[in-house]
Amino acid sequence: MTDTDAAKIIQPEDSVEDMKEREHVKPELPADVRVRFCPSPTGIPHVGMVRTALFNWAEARHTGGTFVFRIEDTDAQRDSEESFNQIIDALKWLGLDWDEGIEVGGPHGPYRQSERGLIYQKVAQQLLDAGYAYESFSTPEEIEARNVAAGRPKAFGYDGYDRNLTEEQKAAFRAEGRQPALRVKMPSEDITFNDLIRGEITFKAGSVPDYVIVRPNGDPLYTLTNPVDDALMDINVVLRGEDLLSSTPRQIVLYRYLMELGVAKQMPLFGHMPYVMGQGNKKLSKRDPESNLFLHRDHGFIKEGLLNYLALLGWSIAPDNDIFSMDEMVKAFDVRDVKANPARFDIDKAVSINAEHIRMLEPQDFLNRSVPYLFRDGVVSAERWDELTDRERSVLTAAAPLVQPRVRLLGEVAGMAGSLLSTSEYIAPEADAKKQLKATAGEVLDAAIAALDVVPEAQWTTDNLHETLNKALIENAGYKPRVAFGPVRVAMSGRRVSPPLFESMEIVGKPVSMARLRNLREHLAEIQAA
RNA sequence: GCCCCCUUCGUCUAACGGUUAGGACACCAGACUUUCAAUCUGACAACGAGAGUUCGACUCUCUCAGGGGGUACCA
Repeated sequence: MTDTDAAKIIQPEDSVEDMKEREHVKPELPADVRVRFCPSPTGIPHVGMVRTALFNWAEARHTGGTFVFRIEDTDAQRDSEESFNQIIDALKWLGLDWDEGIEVGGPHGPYRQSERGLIYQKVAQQLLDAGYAYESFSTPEEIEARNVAAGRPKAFGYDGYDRNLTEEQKAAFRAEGRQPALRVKMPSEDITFNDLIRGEITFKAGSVPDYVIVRPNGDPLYTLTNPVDDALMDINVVLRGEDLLSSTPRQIVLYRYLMELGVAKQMPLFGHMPYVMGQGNKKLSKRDPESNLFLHRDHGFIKEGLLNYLALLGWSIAPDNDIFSMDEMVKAFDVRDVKANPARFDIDKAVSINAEHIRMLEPQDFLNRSVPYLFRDGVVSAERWDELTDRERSVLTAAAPLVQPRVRLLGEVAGMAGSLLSTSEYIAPEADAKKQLKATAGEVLDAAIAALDVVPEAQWTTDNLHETLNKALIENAGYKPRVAFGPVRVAMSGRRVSPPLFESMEIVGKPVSMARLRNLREHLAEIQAA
């Protein structure tokens, strides 16, 4: 055998080695992926939260796994029923359906943490009995005071003071009327895990203090409820925001204890998704309007567009394509391809992508979805297509191809189609439309009116109107198209930007068109003077 | 202070050691056009810095710098 022969034979082996090398960097996914989305119902759903839900959902759908939806409402101070309902509304609007959890139920319910108090109580007791957790009587003030006294930084964290309290000491504290919080013992060893997005991460021994899992009043904390529920719900892949990265070592330790106790079957895989940033280098905060999901919906984002854009924050489907459907995303998505660095939420790009998706809508679908916005803006009589008048439906059907490519958000449809739907005989020009009314506007309108007046209603069509006005204004009167059609457009729409002119005139019809032209002519002097 | 993460055009990203570092948004210019869009063409624009490994580094290693997060009886 020659060397070249050997090389040929070895080649496939090599690529397998390469594959193994790569898989070694990022962990292998379990066969039956179980992911979850577990928001706290505090405030209006924000885009970062939706991105988290989306990636979890996509991972479940891609692998054929299970998407669990649970609510973490253990903080009675901040949680609200309103927010709870909004989150459900958000997921449903976006079509991020779940297999198990809120509303749909499942074998591991209930799926609201506020209804799982007994479970946490029991696990906490087991942890205490096994010596994995201990009673801690120190108040935050006392801990800080001790740190300051010992010359440690204020933010040093808990010092382990109560770790080995004797029964007598505990009794003494109780005699003072104090109730203990429960803290988990952190081992003094490095904690390493293999993040699905970031690769291997190690937290140094001693860098994570013993932490509270149950308040003195008995309330369980996120630090307990989240891992316990993940364990009980057999979650094997935890995909969450980067903000929880530093709590992972605590969770891993608790998980080890839960496995010892038989509460958890396995250690889940973790993947920490990058932050969604706002302006500057700030994390997009809940107060930032750009983070407000419903605001985007109000502006007329369609779910396809918003989801597509959000998916682009940390992930890409192909080197040369940004536009894709959720079906395509599900086919291609692998959380291990998600980038680790924070992404800026760029509303311009989001809007642009939304525009692409709007253009891809079937015209009737586009109309159906636009109607609620048109109703909101007072342009049509009902908020559902079926409830519109015949005239509204026929005008909109004719207008759809003119309007659809011209809007980027559904909220813009009213402005674009309003003058077509309206039967009013005069539309006052908007400020930036007045610039179209030059000194010649009067003559132009006179010429247009004269030429159009003789066009029979039966011949009031786009082609005829184009030909008529072209002949009258351009060929005969010698105006430049811009000068000629500007005033006519303003008369018809009141705007500088509008759907195509002749089509608009046909849709509106001769009587209204003529009235608008004549009325603008009448008001022209005062408008120009103003 | 300590711990952890991140670093390619202004922004989002592509690149499994060898490319003129690709695409998208934005911006600019042009074509088309009755306006505006859409569409098409083109232009502008990036590997944080320094060492190392290598014939060869955006890619691997280390150091530094910068940015971000955590250090709660919030999640």
